Amino acid sequence: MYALVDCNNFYASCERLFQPKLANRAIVVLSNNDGCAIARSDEAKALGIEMGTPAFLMEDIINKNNVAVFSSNYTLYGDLSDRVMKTLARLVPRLEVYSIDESFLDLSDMHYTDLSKLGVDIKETVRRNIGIPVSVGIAPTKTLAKMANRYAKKKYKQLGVFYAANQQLIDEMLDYTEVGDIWGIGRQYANLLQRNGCKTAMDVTKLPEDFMRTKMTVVGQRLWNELRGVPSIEWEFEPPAKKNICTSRSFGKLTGDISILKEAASNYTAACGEKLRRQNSCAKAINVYVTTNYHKPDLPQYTGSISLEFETPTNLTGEMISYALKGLEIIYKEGYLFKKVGITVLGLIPENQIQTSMFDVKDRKKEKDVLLSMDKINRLMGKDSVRMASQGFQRRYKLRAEHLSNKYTTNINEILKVKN
DNA sequence: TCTGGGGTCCTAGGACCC
DNA sequence: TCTGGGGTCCTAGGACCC
Repeated sequence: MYALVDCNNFYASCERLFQPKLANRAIVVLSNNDGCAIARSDEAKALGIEMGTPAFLMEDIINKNNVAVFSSNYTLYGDLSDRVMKTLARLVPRLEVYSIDESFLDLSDMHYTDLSKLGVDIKETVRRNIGIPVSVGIAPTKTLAKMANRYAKKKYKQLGVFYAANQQLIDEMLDYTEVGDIWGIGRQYANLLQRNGCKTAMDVTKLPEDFMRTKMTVVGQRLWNELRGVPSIEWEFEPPAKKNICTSRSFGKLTGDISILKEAASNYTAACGEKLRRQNSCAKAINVYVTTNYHKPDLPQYTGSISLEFETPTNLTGEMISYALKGLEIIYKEGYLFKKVGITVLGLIPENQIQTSMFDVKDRKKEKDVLLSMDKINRLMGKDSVRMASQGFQRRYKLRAEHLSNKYTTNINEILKVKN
């Protein structure tokens, strides 16, 4: 049996945790650059604010309804996520952290007479220990557990738990869930299924297996099995090492200045380097990507991208930056205003497996030691306390974040004060 | 003024090998 | 109508997730 524990409106709940006066107020959390809504409290959802709504389209609703607005504060959300996951880990033998706000719990060895009671225990423990509200769905497969979680939120809001204990309850849930709301069904597949007469998840279970296999590949076949109660998605108790790592941001302001693009590219490359070293990987290649603002069709549009292979797989920031800047110079074109630069490092392999080129003259060990010290300092003293020269100091491409809350749990200077 | 960022998996098709 | 057969590796593109 699987449980899916999902934090309710996670980012909004994190903000509310440190500002209890927001208890019944509508809260919206914005994406990077304060661009669009990525989390909403129930009250904000009730006002009709949709996921992904651009900030400038919400201004009226926000002002009229006294909505509390936040820039995203990933340091805070990441730390609270860790605390929630650690709490869950103490309650069950094994769990799979699926995303920043969700975990699958393995209940196969739990000896509860009624698993819904366990669900309530989980929910109350997290609420009590961390203060974040969660919902729990329990069912015989991952896909059904996801569905049960959603069903709990829709139909058993107060309890916040749904245990699909028998086929009758599973059927009830399958009948209720529309195809587009099934985990693994996006817009394209939802259209396909609707065109073929499926309205609900129940309808999908009645399609021929062969249809799922041929029209939706093995992904569809797995899904079909999962909906019919046959577990077909593996556990991933240990997070696998990443195969690609990407750092990209949109600019607060469009720019055609290559020196600003270079500064941004250097910084994003440095961020990729740090992530590589943290998982003890080296990259075989690096991709640089630039794009103009496609939301402005009246401006000339251009997207450029290039991949360069390293002489030797690397995670050394300086070396990576030199390739990134070389790539940027190749794809850069004058006469355009750029919105975004992205760096992806590809073909990641374990650090201890690299074969150095016979022409390699670098003292990799020494450089790496320096970088590891830099990483440590940056973690302790705050991001980018120490950096490479090409990263610049001005941050001319700075993002916008006008509604940022404190890093209450990770920075002693930003801790909550009870009284001044 | 203003529309996020970071990932994964699967398949088809081409290059290349013996 | 026929063009060998069987295999691997890589990449691009499309689908999905939070």
